[in-house]
Amino acid sequence: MTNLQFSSPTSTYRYTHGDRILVAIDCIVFGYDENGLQSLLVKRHIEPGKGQWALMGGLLEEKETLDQAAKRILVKLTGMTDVYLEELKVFSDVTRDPVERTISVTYFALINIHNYEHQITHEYEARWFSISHLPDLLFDHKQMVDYAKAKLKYKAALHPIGFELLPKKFTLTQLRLLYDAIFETQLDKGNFRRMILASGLLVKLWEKDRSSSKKGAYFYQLDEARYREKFTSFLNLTPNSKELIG
Amino acid sequence: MTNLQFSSPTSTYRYTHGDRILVAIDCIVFGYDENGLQSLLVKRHIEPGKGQWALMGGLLEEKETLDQAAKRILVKLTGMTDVYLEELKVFSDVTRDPVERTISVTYFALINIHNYEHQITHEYEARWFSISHLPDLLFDHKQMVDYAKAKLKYKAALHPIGFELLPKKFTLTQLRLLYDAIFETQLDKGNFRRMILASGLLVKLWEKDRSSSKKGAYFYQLDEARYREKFTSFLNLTPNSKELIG
DNA sequence: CCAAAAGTGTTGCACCTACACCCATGC
DNA sequence: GCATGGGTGTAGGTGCAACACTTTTGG
Repeated sequence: MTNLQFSSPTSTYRYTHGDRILVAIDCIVFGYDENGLQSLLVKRHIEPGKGQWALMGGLLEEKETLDQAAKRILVKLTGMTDVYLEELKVFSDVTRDPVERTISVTYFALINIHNYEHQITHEYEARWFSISHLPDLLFDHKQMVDYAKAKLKYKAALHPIGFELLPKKFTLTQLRLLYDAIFETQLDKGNFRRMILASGLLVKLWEKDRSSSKKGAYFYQLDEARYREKFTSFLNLTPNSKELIG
Repeated sequence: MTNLQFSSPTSTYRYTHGDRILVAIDCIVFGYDENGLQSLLVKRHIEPGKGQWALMGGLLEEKETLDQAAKRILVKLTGMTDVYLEELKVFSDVTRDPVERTISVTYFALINIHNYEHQITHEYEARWFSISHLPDLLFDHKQMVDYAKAKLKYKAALHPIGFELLPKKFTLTQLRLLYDAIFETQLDKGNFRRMILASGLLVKLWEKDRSSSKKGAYFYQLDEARYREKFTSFLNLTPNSKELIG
């Protein structure tokens, strides 16, 4: 720790020590479609690691909070506002960034791929990758994704965040397949249905999706009021979930 | 954001931007004794806020990770190693520290008061306060404590972290009273007993505590192997816990 | 009429709650 | 022997897993 490097007569008050440590934000963006859970990655356009796939990130600026920075970064990449966003963990290995000491505050975001597929900025060469087949990633970004996957699993078991990954209207089968993807299980049709309806979170729309069956499946949507009300409750949205990391 | 302030010819590579933002660590230390849940606070010895009660904290240094920094800070305060320590959340309001832009990574720690009461360094004027009667705190430290309380409640409902607050040997009544304190409930004696024994986490010691009853209550201790094995499992350690924030 | 997906019914088991009841012992 | 906290028993209820069953409709 150096006391000299930053002691400057131009600023009235300063802590006499405090090393230059940069604060970065990296976002693990999850999406979901027919191909399962996906993660949005961008091609890094500066050295070192230029050309490698990486999480979308940036540096924290002087006049913003971390939440604001994470939002700013996501808007830049996807153009979307109003995304589920949650702080995950800080990665602070001393050598994680070879250029200079940088800690990274990770956020995870959940979005519905189809809502935004046309908006994703091409400037950054963003692409969706199946989370089970990720390419090599920059620095410690693989660790970050792994941590985020575990956290998603954990959180989705207890809180109704899965809906963030689906379109506004969805069938119960679509919802069940999403949970199957998150938990890597095969949930029972009937039991899942009863469980999720009993939660009171869904409103039945008297409109059917006939794209996947002849009989047609009713669409449902979130009851927003109930959703907010129940968000912090324990829901046990998955059976047999006794081995989740968190 | 300034590009000039830190661009220096002495370092080979640097990101061309990156504001001076300090990274602090603040620790919410929970303890437990006959008087309930307590939090360890210190008197701040520098301006601004000199003399106010505050969380134990410090700045992140160049050659350490955040986990290492949190441990370093705790050792300085309490002399103790081997403490349960977990990253909580980053507080990053732009004006949270009036001196200069500082984000604070909070950690929460669980310790058994009696194990350490003689070790706590007097240098910092550390004192235990009941979490229900905290004094005014520095900056946003009150928010940090509140957040930590909610997290403790949440986490303790699902994972066996409560033991970190008790001595090695404890009776089931002591353990139940601890959970009563954490959850602000009154758990049923018989049911709690069966639930916790069924978890397989405890080993009965054939030794009685006669300090609180004539019959005497057997001491138990954690089965360390089982504890590690089950730490990441869902345990539902509390009944009726449907309204926890996390 | 048949395949395929949506949606319903049912049964048994495991667990949990509430509360009553014994047990050991110091005074 | 009785008060006190430790510890056990149990009946009723709830919820859930498993899996069989019915419904709808396009081809």
